[in-house]
Order: sequence, then C-alpha cells, then structure tokens
Amino acid sequence: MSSLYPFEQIETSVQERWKRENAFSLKDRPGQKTFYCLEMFPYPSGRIHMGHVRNYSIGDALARYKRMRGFDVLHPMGWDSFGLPAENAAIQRGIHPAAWTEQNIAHMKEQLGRLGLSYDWSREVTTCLPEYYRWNQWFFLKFYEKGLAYKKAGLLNWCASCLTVLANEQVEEGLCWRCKSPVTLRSMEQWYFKITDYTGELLDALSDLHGWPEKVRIMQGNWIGKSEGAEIRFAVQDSPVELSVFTTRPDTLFGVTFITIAPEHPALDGLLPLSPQKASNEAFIREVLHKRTTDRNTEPGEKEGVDTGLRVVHPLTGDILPLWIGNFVVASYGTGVVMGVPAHDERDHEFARKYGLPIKEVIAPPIAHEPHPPGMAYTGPGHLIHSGSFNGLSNELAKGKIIAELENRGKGNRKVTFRLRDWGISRQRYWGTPIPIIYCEHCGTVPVPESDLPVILPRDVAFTGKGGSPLAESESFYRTTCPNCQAPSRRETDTMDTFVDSSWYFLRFTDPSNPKEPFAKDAARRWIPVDQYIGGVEHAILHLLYSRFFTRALKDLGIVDSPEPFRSLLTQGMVLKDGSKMSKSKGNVVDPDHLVERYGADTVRLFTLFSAPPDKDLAWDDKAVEGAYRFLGRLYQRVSEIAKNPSPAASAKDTGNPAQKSLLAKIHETIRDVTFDLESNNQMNTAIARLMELLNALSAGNPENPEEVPLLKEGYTTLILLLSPFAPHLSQHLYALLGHKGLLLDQPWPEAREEAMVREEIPFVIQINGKLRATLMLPPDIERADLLKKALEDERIQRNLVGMKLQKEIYVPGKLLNLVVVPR
RNA sequence: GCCGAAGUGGUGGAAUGGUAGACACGCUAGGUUCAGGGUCUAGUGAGGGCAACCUCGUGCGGGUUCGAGUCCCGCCUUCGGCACCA
Repeated sequence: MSSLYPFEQIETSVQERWKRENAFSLKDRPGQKTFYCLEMFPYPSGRIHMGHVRNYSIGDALARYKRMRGFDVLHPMGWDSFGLPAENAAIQRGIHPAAWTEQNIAHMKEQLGRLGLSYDWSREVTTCLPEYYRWNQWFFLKFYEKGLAYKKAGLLNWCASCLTVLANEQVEEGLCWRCKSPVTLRSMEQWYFKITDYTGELLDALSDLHGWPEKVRIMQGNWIGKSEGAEIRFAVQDSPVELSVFTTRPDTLFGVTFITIAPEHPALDGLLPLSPQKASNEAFIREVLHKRTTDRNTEPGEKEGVDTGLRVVHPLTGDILPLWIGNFVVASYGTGVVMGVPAHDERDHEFARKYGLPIKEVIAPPIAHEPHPPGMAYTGPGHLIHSGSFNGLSNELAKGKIIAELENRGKGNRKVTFRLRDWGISRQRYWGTPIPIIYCEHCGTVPVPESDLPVILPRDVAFTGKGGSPLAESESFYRTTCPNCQAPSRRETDTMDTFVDSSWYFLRFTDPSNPKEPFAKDAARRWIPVDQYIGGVEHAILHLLYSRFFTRALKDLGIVDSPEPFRSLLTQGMVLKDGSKMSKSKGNVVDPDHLVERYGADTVRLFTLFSAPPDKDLAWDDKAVEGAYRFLGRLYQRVSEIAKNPSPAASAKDTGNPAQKSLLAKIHETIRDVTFDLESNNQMNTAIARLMELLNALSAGNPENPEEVPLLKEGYTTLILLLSPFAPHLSQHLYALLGHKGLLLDQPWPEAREEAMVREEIPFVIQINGKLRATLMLPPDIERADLLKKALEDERIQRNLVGMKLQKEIYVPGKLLNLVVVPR
C-alpha cells in the first residue's frame, strides 16, 4: 500500500518538538482550575496490547481537550510492577525479576512514546522500587496501630499453581483469577486488612458516585451484599450452648423443623462430645472438608448432612428440633448456622426431602396466586398460618412483629449481615512488598519501627520453583533481632498482595518523589479525587473497591481529605477481533507496533476512538482502519494545497454569498457539536464523525478561488484545533503549515458563535398523520400560519389531502408541521 | 436461579418523543492508469414503478401519543456479573 501522507516523518518531528518544548510537563499554577486525568497503570508484561492503546487513546484525548479548555491537567503514567509473571520468568528463564521488569518497562515506555501520549514522565511511579513500596509498609504499620491490619488463621483459597493464597475477590468461579487453575482450601495464618470496618460507608457512598457507571455501582453493591433480617437464638438441650442463626425470613420462624450448622463451625468443638453420634459426625466433617480441599468446587454439589442427635429448643413454641450438620452451610457468612424451613426455602426443602425431615407450611399464598407446584418450596408472599398469635398477618408485617416478640423474650434481634469479608493480603511469594513484621520469642509479633523502613526486598535469593517463597529460604533476610529486646528473631516472609500497590498509586502521582511522606497532604488536597479515571470493567470489584477502602482509611488517618478516590469512572469496552477477545491462544492478536509502523500513531488512535463509543466493545477491523487513515490523508492533501495560497486566514466576513454563509454555519455547528459530544458523555466516536463531515464540506470549496480561501483557511484551522486531541501529530504539523505558531496544546478550544450558525433557510418537515410527506426549505423564524400556507401550496401535500378533512395541525417551531386528517 | 446491559442495513455504528440508518467500512458503476494498487466522482435498507412517487422496515406481541428505535406492559435471544450468602 502506498503512503497517503508522510506520517512517519511528521510524527517523529512533532514528537521531537514536544520533547524540546517540554510540552507535557505539568503546569501547576496556584489558583488555576485543575483536572486529574488518569488511566489505569499497566502491569509491565513486556509489550502493550490493543486494550492499552484504546485505554490511553481515550485518556490522552480527554487530557489534551481539558488542557485546551484551560485546565492544569495532571496526566501521569507508571508501572504496577510487582507480581507473579516476573517471578515465573525468573524460574523459567533464570532472569532476575527486577531485571525482567526493568527491561519490560523500558520497552513499553518506548511504545507509549511512539503513540505520542501526553504523559508527564517526570512523575513516573514504579511500585517495585523501595521509594514506592516503603510507603506500603508505612501504611501497613499505621493500619496495624489502628487495628486495621491483623493476623488470623483460617481456611484460605489456595492456588496450587501460583503457590499462594488468594483473596475472595480473586477467585472467579472457583478458579484463580490470574492463572485459571482450580482453587482449593487450605488452613493457614495470614494478614488481613479490615475492610469490613468500612462496609457500611463503602455501600452507602456508592449512591453518591454519580460519575460512575450504574453497572459498576451495582456490581460493588452486590459484592458487599447487604441483607436485612434477624439473628435468632436456639438453645441446645442439655447444654449451656445457644446457637445463633441468621435469617432474612423471620416470618417463617414457625415453619422451622430443623437447624443446620456448618461442618467447620467452632461451636462444634464443644458440642460434638455431647453427641451420641460423635464418631459418625466427625467422619462426616472430615469427609466434607477433605472434598473441599481437593474438588474444584465450581458449582454446588449434592446436599449432604448428618444428624448430630442433639436437640435444640424453638425460641417461641418450645418445640424440640434436631440439629444437623450440613455441607451446604457457609461457615463464614451470617452465623454459620441456619434454620431449616423446608416449606419456604428451596435448599431446606431439598435437604428435608432427602433426609425425611418434616415440612410445615406457615405461609399461605394469596388467593389469586396460582397454586405452586407441589414438591417445591413456596418462597413468595402471603399470610401466616400455623403460627400461633401471628396467624393472618401478611408475611412482610409479620417479620417485624416476630422480631419484636423475640426481643421481648431475649431470644433474638434485628440484624444486618454483609457478604463482604476482610481482605487477606499475605502472599507466599517473592516479588512483592515485604510485610514489616518481626516475630520474637519473647515479645511476640512486633512491628518494624518506622525508622527502620523500608524493609528491603533482597536481590540475592534462589528461584527454584519448588514451592514456598524464596524469602522463607533466605536466611540473611529472615534472621534479624527483635526491635524491643534484641533477641534473635524471624522476619515475616510473606509479601503483600499487589493490589495494595495499586490501592493508592493515584495519590503518589500527586507528589511522586516525596522522600519524607507518601505524598504531601496539600498535593492530595489539590488533585484528589481523580476527575476522570479510565480503565477496564474487569476491575469493577477488586481494584476499585480496595482503592475506595484505602482512601477512606487514609482519610481517617488524617492524610487525605476526600473520602473517595475517583469522581468519574469510564469503563472502556474490550477490543475484539473476529467476535472474541484478542488472545494469544486464539491467534487473533493485533500488534500495535505493526499498525503504528504501517499507518502511524494518529491513524491507530483515531480508529480506536472512532469505531465505537468508549464504553462499548470495539470490533477490530483491518479494513476500517484504512478509513481513518484515508481521512487523515485527505486532510493532509487539502491543507497542503490551500497552504500554498498566500491569502490570509481572515476571520469570517459576511460576503453575502449563501454557500459561504452555509459553510461558516457548518464550521460553527461542528464546534458546538464536538464540544457537546465531549462534555456530555465522552462521545468521541460521534465527535470524530462530525469532523469528517466538516472535512467533506470544506472539500467542496475551491482552494484556487481568492474569494473562498480566507474562509476555507479558517475552516481548516478550526478543524485542526478540534481534531488535535484525537490525532495530535498531524494536527500540529498542519497547524504550523497554515502559518500558526505555538503548540496546539496551548491554544484555547474554539468557541461556537451563535450568530454564525444562523441559516437563511432550514428544512421543515411536513407530515400527514405522522408520515413524512414533504420537506420545505424555509426561514427558521417563519410564522405558523405562513408555514401552513406554504405546506398547503405544496403539490405533494395537496395530493395526499384529496378526500381528507383537516382536523388539526401540530406545529413544532423551527422543526415540523404535522397535519392530522380524517377521511371526509 | 438472581442482578445488569444490549438487540437498528452486508459490517462497525448515528438518531433532546419529531426526516430511521449521520459518519465510516464493504459493495456496484464510471474517470484516472498499459495493468494492478491507490485515488477521484456517483449510487447503495427491502419491494414496486420509465419516472414523479408509493408501500414496508429498528428482536417478538400489545399499549400510550397527532407522531415511538426512543415511553409503558408482557415475552424471546445474546452478552456480562454473582451464585448453596439462609
């Protein structure tokens, strides 16, 4: 394919000019309005892919636009550079994670440079450097002091491939989020951040995040999982133990026929010795727990249970009910004990039928309700039956009454339960932030003193790939002395989840080289929250929830003012090829380097922005890329042509020529529409379409005609200004070619002038009974009566009115006339 | 199962309740060219007509309205998230 314009030469020379003039360095002027534009920083895997290109093209267009609108724009980039792939490279190829990471960063930085993205690289942040991760450690110590970081043992998600534990959020359908291998359970001790202290806040504040997509807010809301109900206590017969159950259906309390407890529930330690079936119970528990540590528990299996032989007392009726152990009861949710109401809960129903437990109906469906199929639980609304003094009440009303009765008797209370659990941050891996804790035989768990930070991750460790963290094998690392008593002690050898790194990097960007603090409070006050955050929806829960938690915790530490990190969030769609996500295994990967080489950075950027709205998936189409390329080539040709004509670019005068007037109106309508598209919803695809229309309109002009040239030059100059956020290199080049000095980034965004958009005639739509019958070109301010007269004069309208009686007309000023007619 | 989003030409996609299909890809014809490529011009939802025009058309079925891709009710399909959460 031949070259439509010398993009390579243009892009190289424009990039050199940007560099020479320091075009992207932050102008941080006191009193100036600010805009913080941030794209999710990448993991340095080695090469950028089309998803990155799309993400950064959107962010760069916005950053450039805001800068032209007069904002001081903070637009930084960095590297989320701790993580497993680096460690795997070390094991597989013998290269040190640090060296591998450095190489990758160098290469990716070059790739980003080639795209001409307007980052202020003097503010680069790299999370695997001690200057950064020391503040992870510092935050950890602050959290530890406040009880927000703690250690506990428990059954944890274990990925046998990554050889590390995973947080709940990092298990997807029973598989590891990173390597997709099955996750099993393993009993271990690990460190947690107490995100549950913020559950209520994190949930409630979601409704104020108006700049976030509804979808993401709902996903986070579901993840936090608030449910309202009651906690009800059942006394165990012949024992001092009371078992609490959590239920959202206290109205079905009279339908309880058994109680089920989770196999790993701590109360069982005390209860099992009392059980007549102690041996078989223990065998059952062992079996269930064994299965859970070996099965890839992607979907619920068969419900299984065993009777303990123990009995509990119903808190209102005094009925004696059996206590069962059930594999389907989740120990970590609610109280780990559930009341069995087989008539009105499908799971309990299945369980009761399998084990022959009684089924007692207590909710009668409304009469109008179709009878539900027998052999199934009825979970809908209704009124109470077989429920003593509560009979006849609607079940919604009964919830409150029954709770009140339980409260009277001291047997229960209203209760709100959340699904969200604390964030486990320990990872049994090398390439991460060392957790600043020392274990001393005399003093116990001792935090590393702040003055000893950072705890440096040692370079000289062995990467065997045999399992276990290299740190745990590194004596020079773990052997230390207790800061309290100087006794020989052992360091914690687990490292932090890398999501800790990304939970506050946006704060570090506000003050990236501060050696004394994570960031100055003033800097954060000036820039936080991020005005526009842009990234993939795959982080809707993990990263975005952790960042919200971190920001709130730091606010409580008094170092941030804003409770929320990101004011507006744009979740860009995926880049698809042949109907599916690009991936190496499918062999449908488009390499950004090849595209840039063949078409130039401007074309690649323009296409990714033009072909779909930013939040929708983008279907990559090699052919369609050429459309963007042709547009830029045509613009280059036209501007080069007209630049040769020495007539000046006058500001538009009214020449009285209708074609000229109409072109001027088109120019200003384009300014209005492009600005609206960007301001309202980042509709970059339609903004670019408007620019293509303007080029088509300008192309109709004659660059040889001295009458037309001034307006044409004005038109092209405007087009270039409006195009510059999307195709900055060619725009800058052509801007200079038309004789303008300076960087486009420093030019003010054009303003649409109302009077320039006034057209002598506009199309009026004439409908009959809502069907289009004619369009008439008439002055925009025409009177209703005159419009009707003109319409009735029209031959097409007359023809359609034959045999009809005009009943009324609907008139929309400046737009349309609808004649409502009936047969005569 | 629950929650959410989306269904518009051959394709990607446009349309504050007011001309459905902007803009682009592709395709067709023609100009340029020895030729191919590129590029330029015109056409391009379906059906009918020489034409002016006419009819139909935004997943399906109803409804509201002078007027519905858009609002309301009921379905279908696809995609995404969660999932034994009591």
